[in-house]
Amino acid sequence: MNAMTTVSTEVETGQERKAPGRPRNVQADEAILDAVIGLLAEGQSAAAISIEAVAAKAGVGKATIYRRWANKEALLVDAVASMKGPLPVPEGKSVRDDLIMLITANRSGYAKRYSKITACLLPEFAKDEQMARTYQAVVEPRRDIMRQVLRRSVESGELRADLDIELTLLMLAGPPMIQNMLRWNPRVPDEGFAEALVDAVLRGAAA
Amino acid sequence: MNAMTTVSTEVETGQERKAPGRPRNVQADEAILDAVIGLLAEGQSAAAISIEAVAAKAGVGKATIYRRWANKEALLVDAVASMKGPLPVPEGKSVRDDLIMLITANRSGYAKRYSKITACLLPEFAKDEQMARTYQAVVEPRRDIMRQVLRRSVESGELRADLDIELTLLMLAGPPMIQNMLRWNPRVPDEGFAEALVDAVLRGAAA
Amino acid sequence: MNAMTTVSTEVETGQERKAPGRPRNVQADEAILDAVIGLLAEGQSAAAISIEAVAAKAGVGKATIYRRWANKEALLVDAVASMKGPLPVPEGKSVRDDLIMLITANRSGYAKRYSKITACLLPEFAKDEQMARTYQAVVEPRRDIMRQVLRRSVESGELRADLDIELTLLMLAGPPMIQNMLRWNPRVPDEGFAEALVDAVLRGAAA
Amino acid sequence: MNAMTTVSTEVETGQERKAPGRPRNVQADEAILDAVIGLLAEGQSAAAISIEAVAAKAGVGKATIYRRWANKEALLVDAVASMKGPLPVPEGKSVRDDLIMLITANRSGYAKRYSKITACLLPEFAKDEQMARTYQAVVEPRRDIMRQVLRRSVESGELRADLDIELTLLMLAGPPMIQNMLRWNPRVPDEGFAEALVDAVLRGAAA
DNA sequence: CGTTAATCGAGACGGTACGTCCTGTCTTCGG
DNA sequence: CCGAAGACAGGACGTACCGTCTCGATTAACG
Repeated sequence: MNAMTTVSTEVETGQERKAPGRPRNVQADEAILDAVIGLLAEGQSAAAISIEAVAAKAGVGKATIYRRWANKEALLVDAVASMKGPLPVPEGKSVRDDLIMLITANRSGYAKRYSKITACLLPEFAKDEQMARTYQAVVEPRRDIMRQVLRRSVESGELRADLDIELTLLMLAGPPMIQNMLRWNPRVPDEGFAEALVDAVLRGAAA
Repeated sequence: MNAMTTVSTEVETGQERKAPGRPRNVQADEAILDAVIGLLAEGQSAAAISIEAVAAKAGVGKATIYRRWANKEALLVDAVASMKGPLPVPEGKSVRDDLIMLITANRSGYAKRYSKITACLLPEFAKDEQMARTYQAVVEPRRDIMRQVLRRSVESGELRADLDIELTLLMLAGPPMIQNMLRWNPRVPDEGFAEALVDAVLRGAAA
Repeated sequence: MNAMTTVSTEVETGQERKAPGRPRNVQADEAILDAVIGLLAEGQSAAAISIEAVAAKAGVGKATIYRRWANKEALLVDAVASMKGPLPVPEGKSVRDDLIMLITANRSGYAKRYSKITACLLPEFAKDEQMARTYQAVVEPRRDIMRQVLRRSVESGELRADLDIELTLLMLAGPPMIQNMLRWNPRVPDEGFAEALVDAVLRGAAA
Repeated sequence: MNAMTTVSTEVETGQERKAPGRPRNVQADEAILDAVIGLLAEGQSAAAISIEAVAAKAGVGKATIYRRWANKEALLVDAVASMKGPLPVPEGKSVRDDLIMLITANRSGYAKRYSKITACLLPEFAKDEQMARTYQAVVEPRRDIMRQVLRRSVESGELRADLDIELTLLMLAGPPMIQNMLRWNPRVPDEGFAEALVDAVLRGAAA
């Protein structure tokens, strides 16, 4: 999380020291994040979101936002994080089906908006390591699910024992992203893309 | 190119009609593009570039910029385009070496900045089809080089005859992009990444 | 005047150098000053006037105001200056009547608002000499009229030859100001105040 | 005083009802007032004083201030009141010396800051009768001293029997205030001002 | 050679949003 | 109940850019 949680530490150390003063209104956090998501839903682009609009929609003062997030980007990152639906759970029947499901899961519903915003935030990651780390805290758990699917398949002998799992992860995550970027291009595959990708990757990864 | 070339038509119709009035200053075009690139070089992020700063650095009036490009993004796209060094020419000795070279070519010198800006412009592509097409005019020639390398290798029998070339293109272009995004992540491979990627792709693509 | 007239110098030096760029819109100056005065008329106190409200009422961008005045106070001073109605012209029949008229002139119509704002701006004068000088450019002409009335009466022998005219000016201008401040106080005289004051001053000033 | 003394009533009614709960910290009152005065001393203008700064400097919560004063202006009035040194006591040798002393007493030391703040608060008096009355409670005792000096002189035959004492008070208090406002103006008298003023007033007031 | 028309640098225009600051109120805890 | 602490909604501040516009001054080709 990126919120400037001056107050509570996530890892509690024995007897907790309560912060003095009026505690932050937890509903405000939700209202703000909801407002961001709402604006993204209505709205055109992530860049077009203004803090002032968020404050207005959330029924909140601007200061209440700036008290929690240092700037617009940090807020957007957290909004993205709050938006990522439940972690998808692979069924475990076959590597192929699991991977296809995991890839497809990123392209529908919440996850669709999620990847849209993700794209908008890339510039921030490129320049701000802190921001990048924050984002990774969001992404890594999802990457980990895929990692475990691969790891299990290696152990079960379904995939090559010397498979470079990290590289394979990138090979599964990268192409969909580019495919999305170039989706206007008629030469870029669309139908059955996920299946074809998984098949191609597995072809080089099979035991 | 995205420039609003009101003056010259690209498809010349026999005897050309010269536009009346003072012709545009060609040096201004260069000065503006150079200024953008200069600011990107000094500067932090592509989003932080302002037309006003560009105009100032180029020693040019704002109107002179807006006469040529419809908005900031269009200018950035053209700046990116002007910046992409010469198209890389594969040696043709082996698919593997050619692909590695093509992937690596995007990650050094000019091309490094190029991909940084590319990332900044993604949001624009996502929302504006016109912008996306403009950008593709820049990218497609480079993708085409890789496409031809693959095509030749299929014809020479080095790669499988039923290889999905478009999918393979994405598999070669996508992972490096993600790898760049997640470069802070210690788990993400770094050294020898291009070689490993090409090997993995070829393993599934070999005849 | 306090306006940051970077452009034109009031004292022209032979051949005038025209400022480059689009010239300032003179109507905007008026619209802004009118808006200030309008808000003062509607409004409660001079302190309650916000630049944003002025800009809105004048149909003008905030930058257009800040381009002309460095801050709110400077704007108010100029608004006061623009508001001071025509200089009152004494009839010249008798010192007494002239002075009574001049004192009373400050307490009606425009001048009433004028002195209200004046009071609001006092703190600024106290701290900022530049602001004070600006204000004096507004006040001094009016003081000068009274000064001339006194001077003429000294020359005509109606008043003492060794009269301290500057002191007398203060004795005529100061009491009305305090009387206005303390107007809630039942002990402070109200009716016939101007006449009584002039009589008292003349009693000590008569030849 | 303007303080909202909810707790203690000044006129005790037989058996006193002790307020329940924790009594107010009397040191806080002093600390707050001291903080205001301190900020005025350091600071530039009275308008620039913020409750937050006062609270911080006094080491006090904002609520503690608002529990005692309704708003910033009321606080400033009380600070002024607390600051006015002891009431000056005229020696009684001669009207002239007494009046000069009383006028001069307002222009040195504490009293100097006192008149500065007074100027800052004028706008409040103009708009808020309540505030004005509060302020008069501070000023009137001082005016009363001068009133008594004049009254005694009338009774002793030193001044005219039909002297308008209230008018004369204004004639003695108003000019110094204006003189202070216009102190940047080279034409406004400075040296020996108090003496000259008293002399001029007495000239018209003498028996 | 003068007219015409689009260019140039410069910078003002109406706006929008920024991130900071302060106001006056409210809400927690501990004394 | 008072105290310090500090969060809250609201709103103005002064700044920075946006994309458009309007200046006087160039700069060609057309007539």
